[in-house]
Amino acid sequence: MLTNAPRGTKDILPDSVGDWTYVEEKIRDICARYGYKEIRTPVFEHTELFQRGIGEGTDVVDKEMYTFLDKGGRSITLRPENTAAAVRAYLQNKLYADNALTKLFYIGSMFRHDRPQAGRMREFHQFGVEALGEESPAVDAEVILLAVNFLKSLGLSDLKLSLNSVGCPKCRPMYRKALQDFFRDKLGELCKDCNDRFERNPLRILDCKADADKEFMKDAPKVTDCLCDECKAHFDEVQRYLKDVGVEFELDPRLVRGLDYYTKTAFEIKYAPLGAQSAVAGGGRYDGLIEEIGGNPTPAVGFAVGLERVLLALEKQGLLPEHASPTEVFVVALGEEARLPAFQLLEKLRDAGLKAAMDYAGRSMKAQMKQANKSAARFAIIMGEDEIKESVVMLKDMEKSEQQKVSIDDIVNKLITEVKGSWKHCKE
RNA sequence: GCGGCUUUGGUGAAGUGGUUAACACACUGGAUUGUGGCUCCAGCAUGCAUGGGUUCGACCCCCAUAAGUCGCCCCA
Repeated sequence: MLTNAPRGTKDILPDSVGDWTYVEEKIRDICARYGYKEIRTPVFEHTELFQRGIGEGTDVVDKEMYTFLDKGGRSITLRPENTAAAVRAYLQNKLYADNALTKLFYIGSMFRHDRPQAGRMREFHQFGVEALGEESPAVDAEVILLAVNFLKSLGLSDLKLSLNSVGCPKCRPMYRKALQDFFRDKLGELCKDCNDRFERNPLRILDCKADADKEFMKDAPKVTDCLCDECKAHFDEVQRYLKDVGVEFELDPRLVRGLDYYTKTAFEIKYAPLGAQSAVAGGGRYDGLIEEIGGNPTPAVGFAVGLERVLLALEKQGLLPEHASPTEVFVVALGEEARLPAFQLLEKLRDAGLKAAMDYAGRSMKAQMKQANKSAARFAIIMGEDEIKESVVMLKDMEKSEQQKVSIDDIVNKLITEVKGSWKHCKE
């Protein structure tokens, strides 16, 4: 028990940290190009922020939050997502004062108490983007492009971008009502889940696995037919922007976002081979959120990407780069007298910028040579009594199996030129 | 939160109701006293997720718990 990480959490071990930093580099690179600046918000916030921001009645708020009372009796929640927190920080720090449009991105841990599965952790990592203060559909398009191009920059293919509009506070209630009117006399034919959804979120009935194939489904009213003029115009514009830059997408009138704050544009990027957890990125516009949290009415768009899902996809497609950082020099010390001088030399090599290693266990020469071999070091430096007496060192080229005596005063410089030379050689 | 499947050493794994739990890789040591990669030899699970139970006896049977995984739900 003591030696087990809590359920749904995972250590990112040295061998895979490189995968994460690789992805993070891609994130920072593309965000810089699109003009998004990093923000880091606390891992926990006041519970109420999420209750108000995400919405009571959502699964995330009602059953998935890690909530506890702190010692001052305040209700605190580990963030289940970062949009509400980013908006809170935006308001608290008056970021709107600098620019009409504030563009932020974040990378970090999120927490949801769900049943774990591959691609669904209790602590998971998201990269997300928020563009606050602009209502133009061009920003919707920009944000979507950023998501798409991020995934493309990693080399991922077979991704599907789905697009929808979920309307605004003016037209969504009308659509809800239209759906309820449509389904009211069909409740008997719908599954149990859909009967629950009828009141809570009738939009979800549309993509119910059990009922989706029912004959009457195709006669159900579509969101896009019920949008108000403003939402419709906005949605058309978003599509135009995307088409203009040649992004492929699919309209999915059944795409619904689970969080209350979404308005107008909703989108999702899926990678089907991930199975039940195929949604790699999701987002949309949330024009009502900022006011909900206590700011002036401010339009905004954003998305979040699930990083462990991205990593799973990269692994499936064999797109993870090699990131070995091999030892360049291995120091072999023979006998008690050689240990201190060898350690000194090791330090000089490292100080000179070389990746140097040695054995500390005082093992046999053979064992040390084996280690040198395993470390993949191109060079071994051998120091024994004889060498120390002469103030020299044996420099062995492990690839060529050649060795030569080098004065201890020259060894660092010689190695630097050798190692640089072999680098150059590798590149050519 | 619901249902299915899985769980043997550092890793991949074979295996049987009954004395010493295959095999491979990895690891450690050795094969002339100061030289690696190949080869050979040796060592390496008092234990088969955990806790109970059935049995003369269980890693193999039963129950519970945990973790993983697939699907549902939800979402990234």
